[in-house]
Order: sequence, then C-alpha cells, then structure tokens
Amino acid sequence: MNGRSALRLAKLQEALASGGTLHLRDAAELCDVSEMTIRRDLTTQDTAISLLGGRLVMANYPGVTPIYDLTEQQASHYQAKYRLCQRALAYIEEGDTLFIDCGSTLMPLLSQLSHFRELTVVTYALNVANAVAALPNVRLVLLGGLFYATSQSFGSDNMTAAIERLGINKALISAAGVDLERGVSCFHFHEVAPKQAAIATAMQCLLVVDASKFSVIRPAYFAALDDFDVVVTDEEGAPQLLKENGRVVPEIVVPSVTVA
Amino acid sequence: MNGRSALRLAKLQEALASGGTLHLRDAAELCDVSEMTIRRDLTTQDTAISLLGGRLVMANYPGVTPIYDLTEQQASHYQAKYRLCQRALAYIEEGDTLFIDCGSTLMPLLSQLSHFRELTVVTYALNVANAVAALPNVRLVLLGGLFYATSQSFGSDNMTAAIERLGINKALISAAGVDLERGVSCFHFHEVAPKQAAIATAMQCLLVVDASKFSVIRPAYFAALDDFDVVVTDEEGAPQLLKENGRVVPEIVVPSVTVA
DNA sequence: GCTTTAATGTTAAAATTATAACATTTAGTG
DNA sequence: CACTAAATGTTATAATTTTAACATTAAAGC
Repeated sequence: MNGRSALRLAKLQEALASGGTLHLRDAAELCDVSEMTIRRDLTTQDTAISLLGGRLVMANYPGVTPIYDLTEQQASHYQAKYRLCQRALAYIEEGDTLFIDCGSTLMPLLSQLSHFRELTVVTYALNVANAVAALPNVRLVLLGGLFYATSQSFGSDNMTAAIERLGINKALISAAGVDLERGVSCFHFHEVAPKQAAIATAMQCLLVVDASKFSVIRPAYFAALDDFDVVVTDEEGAPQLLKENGRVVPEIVVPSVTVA
Repeated sequence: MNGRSALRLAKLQEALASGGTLHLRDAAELCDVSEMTIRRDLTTQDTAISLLGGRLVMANYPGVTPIYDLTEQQASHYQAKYRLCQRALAYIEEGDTLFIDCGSTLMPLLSQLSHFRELTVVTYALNVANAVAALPNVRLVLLGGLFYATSQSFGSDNMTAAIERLGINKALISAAGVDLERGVSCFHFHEVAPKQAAIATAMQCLLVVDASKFSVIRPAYFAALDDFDVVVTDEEGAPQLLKENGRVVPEIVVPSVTVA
C-alpha cells in the first residue's frame, strides 16, 4: 500500500461524500495525477468508491446506491410481484387514504400510484415512505418510532393510537404466512400492532400475498383470514387450497397468468 | 409519450428500487425489447433512472446517489461542508443519543457515525433517516407525521411530546438564518416544534451553520442564539460578527482553513 | 383495407472506456 | 552517488458504449 494513494482516495471520498459522480478525468486532475493512477488506486486499495462508466461513484455508502449487478432471476422475480400488485391496484380509487404495509410485496404498487390525481398513503415502513415521497400527487404519512432494519419498518408503543386517529379508507396488508386454522402471520412482533390497528380502522381490507405464503405459519399471528374482505394472490391453486374443508373465505382474486 | 414505454420504466424502476444496477442488456431482455428501445425510453420519458456506463441506476431517488457530475468547485464545496461537520463530530461521544436536524448541512456527519461503537440518532427528516438506517451500529428513531417534500421532513402535532419522552443527550441543530437580535430561524413552520423541543430536552445544544447564514432572517424563528452551548461555523469573520455590540454569545468553533 | 404515423429494430460508424505492456520518474538504501 | 524497487506515466490495443441513420413492424385514422 501507499500513503499518497490513501490520501488521494480520502480526498475523492470527501468530494463524493454527499452523492453525485466525478469523472475519472476530473478526479485525476483534482489529485494532479494521471487517470491510470486513480484507476490503480481504486483497484489496488480497499475503497468505498467504484468506477462506473468512467465516473467515480460512492458504492456501499450509507443511503447510496450500492454498485452490484442484479441477476436476471432477481429482475424477473419483480415481474411476478408486479402482476400481483397490478391486481391490487384495481381496488384503489381516486382520493383514497391507503394503509400500505411493510415488506417488499407491495413495492411495485407504489410507482403506479402516480397515475392518480390525489391519494394519501399511511405507512410505517421506510422503503415504502421513500417510494411515496417521490410522488408529488400522494400525501405521505409516516408512522415513526424505533427502526427495525430487518423489515425496514418502525415500531412504537403508540402506533395503534396514531393509526386510529387517521381516516384510513383501505388497508393493503402483506404477510409472511397464511394458514386456514391459525390465520395470518408475520415475522416481527412490532408489526402486529400497526397491522391490527389498520385492519380495525379501514373500511376495506386487502390481503396481498403470493401463493408461496399459503399453509405457512410465522412467529407473529396478527389476523384471521376472514378479517379481510379480499385476498389478492397469484396462483390458480390458491383458492381451492383456501376453500377446502368447507370454510368460508373472503373473495379471492387471482391475476390471470396471461398478462401482456 | 407512450403507455408501453411508461410501463417499461415502471417495471425497471421497481427492479432498481432497492438499489443496485441493471445492465442495459439485461433491462432490454427483461422488458423483451431491444437495447435501443430502453435507451430511448430513458432519454424520451421523464424518469428517475439514469444510464451510466451501460448500466441503469436510480438517480434523484430519495437517499440514493443522484447522478450528476460534480464540478471541481462543487467538489471543493463538499470539502467545506465536510470540514464543518468534522468539527461538530468532535463533540460526539460514544453512546450518545443525538438529535439530528433536517436539511443538508448535517448530512456529511452521518457517514462518520459508523466509526463509533454504539449511538442513537433521533430525527424527523427522511434523508437523515435513510443515511442512518444503513449504519448497523446506530439505533434510529424517526419521528413521523405528514411529509413535507421541500425539507424532506415530517411534521405532527405530538412532535413535542414524542421528543420529550426520549433521553436526548446532544442536539445538532441547523438553521437557514442567524441574527443577533432576532435569533435563529428556518424556512418552514413545522420545523419549529421539533427544533424547540430538542433544544429544551438536550443536555448540550450545537448550532451548526455555515457563515453564509449570518445576519439572515427567515420566516420561522425558533430560538435565541444563547439557547445554544456551541456554534460551529466555517469562517474567520463569524465570531467577530456575532460578538460585536458587546453581546454574550456561546462558544464558537471555526474549523481552521488550513486543512491538507 | 389502405394509408399514414408512431414505435421499435438493425446495423455500422464514432466515441469512449478498459486493459496491458513497457518507459520513466521518484524515493529509499548502502 | 549509484542502485534498487516502488510508484507513476505513456502508449497502443482491445472491448465496450454511444450515436445516428435507415429498415421494419405495429397501431391509428379514414
């Protein structure tokens, strides 16, 4: 290693600290060395900076795009999710006040909300908030508290009271497990209060889950299946699965597999 | 414009929502069109996605690297901000519970927090929360409410009560204006309650402002100058400016201009 | 169903970026 | 001060990305 190299990287890191990119040629000029030297600094030394298309960007830096490639699988997985949300979208109307649950299931829905004139979204998830914050037509209410990184969501002891004060119209709930006997469950206990409060206040409750969640039980049970008005899912078999044993289950919507 | 194009972009946006990059060739395959079409989508339509070195990355997305080029001036401007925060950093100690104000001033501080073993950060700003959420060693408490896009922060009527419940150790406050007579002010009224509550509860209050804020008055006054224990600023003239008229002002820290 | 236009695809050339090999400079050592 | 080794610079070449022009296909209107 090399002291001068480390100094150069520190300088560049400072310049990039609050975002933005710096062209390799400018970085070289800034440090008064050749482009090749900067290149070598980046490959030789251990740094938070990546070179992407001739530009230096912060990688693996808090809150900043990590530079890694999405695999094709990962990318195509979004397609399935996208279809699921497309169906849930049919239930959303102009002017609604929506409760959006945490997790990744409902994320594809959010960008679609830009097509409405005016909506309100209530959430306790950071990733949901970020997506909604970018939409000028959607009023965002974030329920704060202590941050739980695993679910990218917040928990607090007055979550229930905070939710009950809001005029939530429709609740879109996701889950990690759905079982006819035991009901609907998730991984984290701090999610129970907001989910239950939302289900209690909302006029209409939608459970949005892909079929892999059926017949699965997770640690934190939060609702019975018939607390929901609609179950939106993505596989043909799911309705039968739910209806067997002669049980009454809510309306089930399965997006047709043939989507353009 | 074109509906199909918008759909493709929404799809790609979803795929990129949680960070990472997607190669143009994979994006084309995912959408089942040619690379050229994706290229055109990105240049024709208004999108949060940028093409950088053949890879799609999120740009201008909350908490994610905005893709713009830093001019050499800008790059050195970050150095100034960084130095300002570097000085404020000297006041932070292991185990502190920090209140971090909204705005861009304190952002360079946040990445530095990774060097501590354990901290707690309380904030009502989305950009701050995003930066802190990425730090595994920092406990994050976000004070939620209605989102105000202009300041990337939340406002609610029980902000004061929520802050008083927390054991905040040190408050790092930023401002848009500082005036000897009128005191310290900001742009948005919803920021007043959290700032005041934090100043009231914290054991130590730091005002972190660059010198351009002096002798400036903004719509929402929230504190007097001597409500603070320390003023951290970045210009030699500032202390004199504050001390004239024989007024008592808090300890002032000016980062030395001579930094390697 | 024909015409027209918009959308998409294809190809080749230009520009840019990455890699590798070798030349030169600089710093340290006896 | 020469010698050595590390660091940096230079150049040429290869790979990739961007741009532009034109061909093809699909959609919309009459």
